[in-house]
Amino acid sequence: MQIHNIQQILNRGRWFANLPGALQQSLLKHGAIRQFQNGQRLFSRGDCADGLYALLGGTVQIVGASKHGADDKHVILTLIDPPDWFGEICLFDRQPRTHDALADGAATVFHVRQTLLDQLIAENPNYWREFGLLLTQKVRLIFSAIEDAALLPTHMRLARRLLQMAEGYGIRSDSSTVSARTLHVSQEKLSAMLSISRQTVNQMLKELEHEGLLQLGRGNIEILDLEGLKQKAQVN
Amino acid sequence: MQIHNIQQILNRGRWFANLPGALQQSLLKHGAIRQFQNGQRLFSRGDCADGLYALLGGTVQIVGASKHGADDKHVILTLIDPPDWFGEICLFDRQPRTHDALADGAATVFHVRQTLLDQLIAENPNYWREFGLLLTQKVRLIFSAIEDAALLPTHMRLARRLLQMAEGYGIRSDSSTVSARTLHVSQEKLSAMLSISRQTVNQMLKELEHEGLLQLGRGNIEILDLEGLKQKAQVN
DNA sequence: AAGGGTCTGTCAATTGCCTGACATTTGATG
DNA sequence: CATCAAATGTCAGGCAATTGACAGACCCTT
Repeated sequence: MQIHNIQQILNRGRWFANLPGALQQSLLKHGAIRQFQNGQRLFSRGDCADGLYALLGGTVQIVGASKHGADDKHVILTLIDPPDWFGEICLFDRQPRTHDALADGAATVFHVRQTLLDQLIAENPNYWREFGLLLTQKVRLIFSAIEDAALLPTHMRLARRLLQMAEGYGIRSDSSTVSARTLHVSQEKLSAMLSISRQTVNQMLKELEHEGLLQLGRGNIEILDLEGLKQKAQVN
Repeated sequence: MQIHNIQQILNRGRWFANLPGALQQSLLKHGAIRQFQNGQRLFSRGDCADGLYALLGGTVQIVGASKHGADDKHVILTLIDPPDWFGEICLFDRQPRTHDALADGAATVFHVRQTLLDQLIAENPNYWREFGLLLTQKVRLIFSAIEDAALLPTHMRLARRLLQMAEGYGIRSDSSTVSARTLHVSQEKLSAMLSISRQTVNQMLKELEHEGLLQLGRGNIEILDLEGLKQKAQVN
C-alpha cells in the first residue's frame, strides 16, 4: 500500500485529520503496515506497551475476557473500524494493556512503535496533548455507554449501538453523513457488546425488522430507516 | 488552611505525589480553596471547562443524570474522597463537562483555574503528560468497572465496590494499607453506583453482615473482615 | 455434491432482580 | 421533648432477560 493511500484513509478520521501536519507526516513515515488473520491477536491484556495502532482495513475487536474462572464469558468493548486509532492508554502510563485486541476477519493495521512515539514526543512535548485528545475521545464515548447501560432499557441500548456503529462512533471527520448503512456484525457479537444474551438480541432485532427499520442478513444488518431508528433510540 | 497542610493532604494521593516538584509547587500556589454545602454543585454536565479540582475534605459525587425524560434516575459514577483530583477530561479537549459534581455533605475543594493550567502547560508542555496520567488512572478504573458489571454476579460486584472504596480506588500513595475500615455511604448511594435497586443492595449487605464480614450502620458500613470480603470478591 | 461449522430463529422453563408498599429505626431540628 | 425527614429492613408479586435446547439456513471446504 502506498503512503498517500494510507494518508487518505487516516485523514478520514477526525483525530488524525486535526493533527499538526508535522506529526501526521512523522507518524506516516515511522509507521509500519501489518497484516493479521482472522482471530489473530494484535496484543493481549497484560502485554507491555508496544505503541499505537490504526486500523486501515477490516475490523478489530477490543475484548475484555473474564479474569476469574476461565469461562468463555467476555465483553466486546468495541469493534474498531477504519480509520480508528487504538492502544493509546499505555502510551501515557506504560502500564500493561487492559484488553485483548483481535482481528475480526482479515485486518490491515498501521503500527507505530512505542520507541518512535517516545522520540517524537521528546522532540515536541506538545504532542502529548494530541494523544490526550485521542484518550478523551474514547473516554467520552465510554461514559455515554456506561450511562446508557445503567439507565436505558435494553431495546433502546440496542438501537443506540446500531446507530453508533453506523455513524462510526462519531470518530469520522465527515461526521454529518452516515458512512455505513449496512453493519457487518453478527448478532452474537452484538450481544457480547451490550452484555445481553444472543437470544434477546435476536428477538429485538426481529421486532425492528418487522417495523421495517432493519433488514437482517447473515452476519450483517442493513439499516433501512435511519430516522425511525433514531426515534427508537430517542436521539434528537 | 495553610499551604503546607494542603500539600500534606495532596501528597497522600499517588498522582500528586509523583508529580515533578515544580508542578506541585505551581499547582499549590495557583489553586484556591473553596467550600461547598451539602448538595451544592461544583459543576454540571454541559458546563464549560473551568479547571481542575482536588478534594481536600468531605465527599463529592460524580453523577450522570438521565438525559431523556426528566426521571429521577441517575448513576453515581464514583464518590470522590480526599485527596483525589477530578475534572481532567475537559482540560485536554475543552469540551463541556460530562457529569455533574455535587458535594455530598460539606466539602472542601482545591480548585486550579483553567487559565492558570494553560499557562503552566504553555511554559512546560511536558506537563500534558502528567495530566494524561491522571486520565489513564481513571480510564483503567472505569474499564475494570465495566467488565465487572458485564461479567460478574451482583453480589460479587458489591463486594468489590466495597473493597475499592476501602482502598481508595488505588489512588493513594501508601497503597499497601487500607485507609478506611468504615465507609461513609448510604445503601441508596451504593445502589446508584452499582445500578442495583436499593432493596437488593440491602439484602446482600445483610447477608455479608450475617457472615460477620460487615457491621451495618446508618449511613455507614464498617468492614470487619477484610480478607473474608476479598474472598467474596474473588480478589487474590 | 456432500459435509461440517457458523449463524439465525424460536421455544419453554427458570430466575434474579425490580417495583411497590409498608413498618421501623435513627438522627436532626425547632 | 416532640416531630419530621431520611435511611434501613422486609415482603410479595411480576416481569424481563437468561439458560438450555434444538431446528433450520447459509457458507465454505473438500
